[in-house]
Formats: sequence, structure tokens, C-alpha cells
Amino acid sequence: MTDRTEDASAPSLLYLIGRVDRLVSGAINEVVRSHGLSVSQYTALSVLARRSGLSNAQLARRSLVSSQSMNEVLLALERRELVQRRAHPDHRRILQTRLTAKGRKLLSACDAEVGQVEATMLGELGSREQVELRRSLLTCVHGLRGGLPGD
Amino acid sequence: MTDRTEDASAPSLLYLIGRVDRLVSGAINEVVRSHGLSVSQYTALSVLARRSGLSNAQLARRSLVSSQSMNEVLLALERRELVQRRAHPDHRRILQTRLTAKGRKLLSACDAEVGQVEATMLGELGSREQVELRRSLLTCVHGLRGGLPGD
DNA sequence: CAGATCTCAGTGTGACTGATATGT
DNA sequence: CACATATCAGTCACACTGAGATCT
Repeated sequence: MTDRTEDASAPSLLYLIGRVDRLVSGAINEVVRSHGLSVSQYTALSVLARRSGLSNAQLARRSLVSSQSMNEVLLALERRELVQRRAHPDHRRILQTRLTAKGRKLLSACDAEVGQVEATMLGELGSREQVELRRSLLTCVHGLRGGLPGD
Repeated sequence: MTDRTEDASAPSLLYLIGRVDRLVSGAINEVVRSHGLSVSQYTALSVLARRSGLSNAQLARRSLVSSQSMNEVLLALERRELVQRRAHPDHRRILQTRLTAKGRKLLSACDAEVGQVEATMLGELGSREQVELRRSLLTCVHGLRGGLPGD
């Protein structure tokens, strides 16, 4: 019935990354759902916390989605007053997005719980291995030309 | 306000994994699309190549999707005669899925191109780091209780 | 009857492409 | 006019839940 071949010991790195991401996304989804957010919305909030004032188009490029999709995300966040958008002083067509105090607060609440997900994931990894994992993943991003645009 | 010391240099591991997976999925998608496959279909074929004879339900659990979703995937593969399903000898309700010669051939063609994606991703990583990356990702899967079911 | 499997059907989220308006 | 941005609209892929049939 069950085949106990030894194949399972060598799944490809591509497959492993997909599997970890799936598990992570599922866990994050559960957390942020309870706060009324989707994973995309939570991600956008996180990026904005680090890079305040990005435009819709910039966020879309950073997140590898179309500007239309990102616009939907931002509209939802705007309706709940978690972000605020204002025209760029030198270019009125560009809308700069910033977190509101309310958004910052909600993000912190989510981050606390999401941090536990990360802790669970890394529980059996030594701190040296964590550092190296981060370095390796960054190298992978770079290799795939997904280097964060200076945009 | 924002200090730029650790902004871009320290995105969370969760975020990095998502980013890498996104880049990888996009690249794989481009490859398999040209062969008329979706990423889910390609993944199912890959799993079946290693674990021949798995049932729909087993595949679904392994892939973290519902059995209904997996069924759709298998139906599409069956229609193109890339897989074949036969009743389990001791349990006629269970349909064991196996690759056909045609399926094996198509998978090989895709694997060759997907292998180049992996090579691109790992291009700047030493072989020791690759081994350690695999080990760390497996540890993450384990920590998240996503250990491959013995099922 | 409990439990697992498979499958048909309807639903819904989330992303996409296309088209349009505005601003530089 | 070329180009970027934002946004409305329609479409579509994909996974989901629900329900029911079959088999041990």
C-alpha cells in the first residue's frame, strides 16, 4: 500500500521552497483572517511600514503583481482607514501611500502573532543556521533577478 | 523617522520565502505553460514520478489541497493521457494513479527546463550552502508540522 | 452504521487583460 | 506624441464548500 522508497529524502529545492511557502501562507492566512486582512493586504502593510510613501505602481512592481491587483488591495486598506493616500507634491498623478496610526496598530498586532509562526518554523534551527538561511535566500532572490528594485 | 540601516537588509524570513517562491512559481509557470501544463499539474506529475500509485486523496493531503481540487488536476491529466488511473486490487474505491509513458516523457521535457530555473537560482551558491539550504528547509517543514505524511 | 474515497455541482476569491482618463 | 500612473470593467483560473454515491 504505502511505498517506502527513499525518494522522499531528495525532493528538489524548488519543491521544498513551494512546500514551505504553502505552509507559511496557510499559517499567516489564519492569523490575519482573524483581523479581517488577506495575506496580500498584510504583506502590503508590512512593506509600507518599511518603505513609507511608495506609490501603487511601485508597490505592484515590488510585489510582482499587476498595478490593478495592487490597486484593489490598497482600496480595501483605504476603506478601512489603515492607509492613506496623498498626491505626490511634484507629480499629482502619483499617489503616495502611508500607514495611518490605525494601520500601524493593526499591523503590530498581526506581527506579534506572525512572529510566533516564524518562531515555530525556526524552532529547531540554530541561530547560525538562521543567519545562513537568510543569506542563502537573499542569494536566490538575486540569482532569479528578483533583486528589490531601487524604484 | 525611518533609519535605513535595516530596512532592506533584514526582511523577515517569512517574507523572503514568499518572495523566492513567487519568483520560482512564475518561472516554472512560464516553462510548463509552453507544454500546456499548469504548475499544479506539473507538481502532481513530479510527485507521481517519485511515488507511483498514490490515490487522489493521498495526493491531495501531500499537496495541502482539497481532494476535489486534486481531482480536477488529475482529470485534466487523464484526459491528455499523461496519467492512468486504476482501481486498487484490494479496495476498488481507491484509484491508484500512475504516469503513462507519454506523461513520463512530457515530465522529462519539463524537468530539463525547470532544472535550469533551479540552476539559475542556485548559481551563486556554493555546493555546501546548497546542501545546508536543503537541510534547513526540511527542518522548517518539520517545524511547521508539514512533515510529509507517511500516508 | 462508521469511515474513507471519489466525483458532480455551485461558489468565491484573487489575479489577470483591456480600456480610459489624467498628468509630465 | 510618448510615457507613466491610477482606476473602472470584464474575464478567467483555481481552489473551495456542499452533497451524494460507492466501497470496506
